[in-house]
Amino acid sequence: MRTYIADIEKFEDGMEVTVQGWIQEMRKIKNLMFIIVRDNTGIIQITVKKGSIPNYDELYEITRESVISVNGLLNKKSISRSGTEILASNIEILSIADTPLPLGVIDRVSADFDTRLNNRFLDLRKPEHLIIFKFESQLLFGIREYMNRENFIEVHTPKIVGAATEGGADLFGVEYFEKKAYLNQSPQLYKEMLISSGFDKVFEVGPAFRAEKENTVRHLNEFTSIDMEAAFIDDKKAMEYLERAISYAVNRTIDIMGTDLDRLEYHIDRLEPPFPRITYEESLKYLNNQGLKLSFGDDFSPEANKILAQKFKGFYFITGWPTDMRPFYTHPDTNPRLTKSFDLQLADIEVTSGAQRIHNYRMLEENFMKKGLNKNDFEFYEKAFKYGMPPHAGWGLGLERLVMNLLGLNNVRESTLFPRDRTRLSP
RNA sequence: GCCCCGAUAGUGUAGCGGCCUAUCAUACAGGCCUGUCGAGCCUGUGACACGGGUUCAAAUCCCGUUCGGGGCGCCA
Repeated sequence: MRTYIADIEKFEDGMEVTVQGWIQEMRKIKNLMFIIVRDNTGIIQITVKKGSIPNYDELYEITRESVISVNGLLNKKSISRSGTEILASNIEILSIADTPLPLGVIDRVSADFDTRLNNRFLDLRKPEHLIIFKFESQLLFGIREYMNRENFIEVHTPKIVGAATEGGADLFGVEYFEKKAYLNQSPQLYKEMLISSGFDKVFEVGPAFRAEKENTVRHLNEFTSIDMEAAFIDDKKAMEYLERAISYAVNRTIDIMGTDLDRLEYHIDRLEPPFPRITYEESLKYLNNQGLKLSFGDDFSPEANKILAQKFKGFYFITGWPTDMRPFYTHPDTNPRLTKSFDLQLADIEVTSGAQRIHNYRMLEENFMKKGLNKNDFEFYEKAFKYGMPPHAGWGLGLERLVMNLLGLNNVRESTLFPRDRTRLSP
């Protein structure tokens, strides 16, 4: 039976174990060799003496990153660095790696990010990269757990849609038999329709596509969006759900894998809601006091966001964005120039955008006009507002951006397995 | 879309008109070695993105192409 390398510490000296994994490293001294085997949980030294296994000579010639299955006795009094080794009695070669590797897994030379992405399967063998996705998995599990406890229904809405909706963002066109279709930029309209359906609280985790020709370290053309929408709540309540979901998920993940994260130099702090809040207009005033020249209606440049990040550290909300800066479905505040909207920032990056939504049919129609949208494109959506739509609010959270910033990564592609950006379509 | 920058062995780099038959590291191949742990030592293989031009001479200068990086705009 296979044992994961991390579990070996629980075993007693002299026990028989089987580990399976990749040959990370070999040190060969003619009649003796040391093989460092790696699996998804760790590494261990395998000690092989000539004569101790039948296929010694064959194994002596094997290449790094080949896959083997090792059976042997545990020696916990080894002089190896970890103090533990397996004295192999049988080693089965399962797969032989070609040489040279297009990218060294443990080589003492760096590789360009482009080279790493071109050979992502090898790049992800590095524990410091693998753990980003273990982290993401745990984080998402925590968010799901929180949402479930709050009685949200997880849903799946179409990613192929018929109309280029929402205005603003460019969409990717696709051929859909004899019709023109698009890859959806967000589940926004569908979430809202489900609110009309009486689902009450919905959330979705899925891909979102944006055909924007960006070339930055924080944009992708395909990313994972965690979207939520709930009936009979306002923007304030939506913010509460958000900060609680994130705090719960982060704290839970630290409990589960905090020591692993620390060991690989990812340092992350526990969170305590509520997160600080600042209004758009207050931010504007603050930024102008810091020497910027921003007027009402201006978006915050990366420079502005960095200044705000210094003030707040960690997470903070910017609330009350101007109407002109928000999509047509955003609910206005009592001051019609402002909306009941918010962004959640982590360091200098926006990770969530949310708001209370318009639920009044007439108001929605007016907004199509104001934003220069063709209401015919939205008929399927608008209909859901005509026959009983409760007030509602929600948000969309960018998973890769969240992970990127929590772990202090410098590029959103680092927290994306196979990123799709302006030029990259493979692997 | 705009603006900068870059491309040299598998990987990462040095070189920036003649000293380049191109540096170093790492990887790879071969050899020596019974306890290594960034093992060590010896030997070897391996590269100037592509196409034009300038020049007596181009990895080096100029133009174009392709590919890539970063910033801005915009956004999650």
